[in-house]
Amino acid sequence: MPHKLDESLLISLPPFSKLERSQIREILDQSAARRYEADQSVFSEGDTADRFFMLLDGYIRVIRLTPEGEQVISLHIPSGQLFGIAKAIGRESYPATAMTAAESIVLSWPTRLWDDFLGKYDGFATETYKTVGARVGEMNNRIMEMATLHVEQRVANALLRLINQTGRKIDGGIEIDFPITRQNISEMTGTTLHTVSRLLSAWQKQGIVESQRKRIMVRDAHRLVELSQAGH
Amino acid sequence: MPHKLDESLLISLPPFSKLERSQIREILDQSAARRYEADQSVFSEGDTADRFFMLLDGYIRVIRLTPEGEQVISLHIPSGQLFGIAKAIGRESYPATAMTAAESIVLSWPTRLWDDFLGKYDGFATETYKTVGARVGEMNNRIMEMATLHVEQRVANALLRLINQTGRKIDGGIEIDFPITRQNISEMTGTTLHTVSRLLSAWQKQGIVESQRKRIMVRDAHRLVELSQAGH
DNA sequence: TTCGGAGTTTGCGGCTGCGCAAAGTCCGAG
DNA sequence: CTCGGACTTTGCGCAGCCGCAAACTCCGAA
Repeated sequence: MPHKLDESLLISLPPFSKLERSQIREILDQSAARRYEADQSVFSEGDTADRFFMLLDGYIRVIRLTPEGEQVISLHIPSGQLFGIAKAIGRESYPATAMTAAESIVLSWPTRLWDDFLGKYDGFATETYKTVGARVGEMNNRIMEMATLHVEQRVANALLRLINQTGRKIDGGIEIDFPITRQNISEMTGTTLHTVSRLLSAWQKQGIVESQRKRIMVRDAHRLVELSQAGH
Repeated sequence: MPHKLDESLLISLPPFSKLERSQIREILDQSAARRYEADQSVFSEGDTADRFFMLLDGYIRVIRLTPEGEQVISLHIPSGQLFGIAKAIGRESYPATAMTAAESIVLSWPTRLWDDFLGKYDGFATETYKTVGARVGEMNNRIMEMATLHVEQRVANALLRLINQTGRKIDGGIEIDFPITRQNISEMTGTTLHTVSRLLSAWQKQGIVESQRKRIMVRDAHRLVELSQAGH
């Protein structure tokens, strides 16, 4: 259900803080904001890349499906960031599916506006490509992790990444502030939900994490960092 | 040892075939071509990203080092392609090291020329970003592979990718046309050289591949495709 | 020709992490 | 309140793959 954008959402979005307010408004006049429930698809792998997206609130999971139907989670995107910018890097279709990981508000606009922006707002193109650069870096790290680290270290790393990017401080720890299952974590780390469950249980006994269903909080991030290191 | 570029090398490079000859020359006038032996570094991870590169002949391996000194091979780049274009996606330094995998000829030019090109030659920017798009796609596939496939399947996939991108037809098969060790393959697939050796030995007995030191040829690509699939 | 280093092969033992299975817990719908 | 589905936990056994180790082969340098 598309609705008019609450302008207050736009104040000081991290990557766009340097753009003049009026420039943002001009983009907005030609775009649409939409609210999504959790676990809904924003666009799907293979769809024609005809829009750009910006996440105003919530969280996005970028997922891919293997031929056998297994899910792999490529990336978590926190609010304030661009996504679905495949067209900017010469792709005709989206290479992955974007699902909401929580209730989210998404701004989107047709890619044909891209050309207009390019000329007018230098900062816009720059920020877009910086986003690409950051994602490429993340993917590179992911590959290195998967190639060299053991499951326990990968899961520890995944948790650390989650609390760094999307963590919310609570008393006595940091909590991942959207619903996340063991299954989800296994899809981020290339293991099984059983193994993740075993690890979390063990960590809970040691007081490193604490978790209920779909909620995880990290009590001792420092210990988790140690576990994430390749201490053989 | 920098030397003058042999112009004949530039005829119909795949990604640039649409650029006018004269435009290419204009770029070349401000750039340098250089010859590298095999296993030399073109730039290193962390270096300031102040040049763009194009591989005119040979092969480039993009590698990263873990804190423990283990190598991971991110990518193989065949001739005709751009690389080291970090600056185009907003990175200040190269996120990985580029090594030659064979004797190679590399053209490079300062990134400051980028801005000039942007305005003048639309095709240039487009091709650059398409390269980025293609690489992102490859990395994504890599992540999916590592997350879901077993070692045998990953090694099979790696070989298939190598013969697709850099294969040379010979009688009775396809050969990878640059020197590659078991160690190298293990660094591409996140396993050990021992396991790779065992797999290649087994495949050799079945007539699927044939290999000497630093040389691998695939006799039965079709069987290899079957092995690369998630059967089981 | 000899030597040494780099690359490869193979064996063996062990452990990590998966597959399978079953039971337990939470939570929302009716 | 009750039911059923989604999520989680835990046990057990196995095997894929690694670690370690030793021997072998190739090739270039002296």
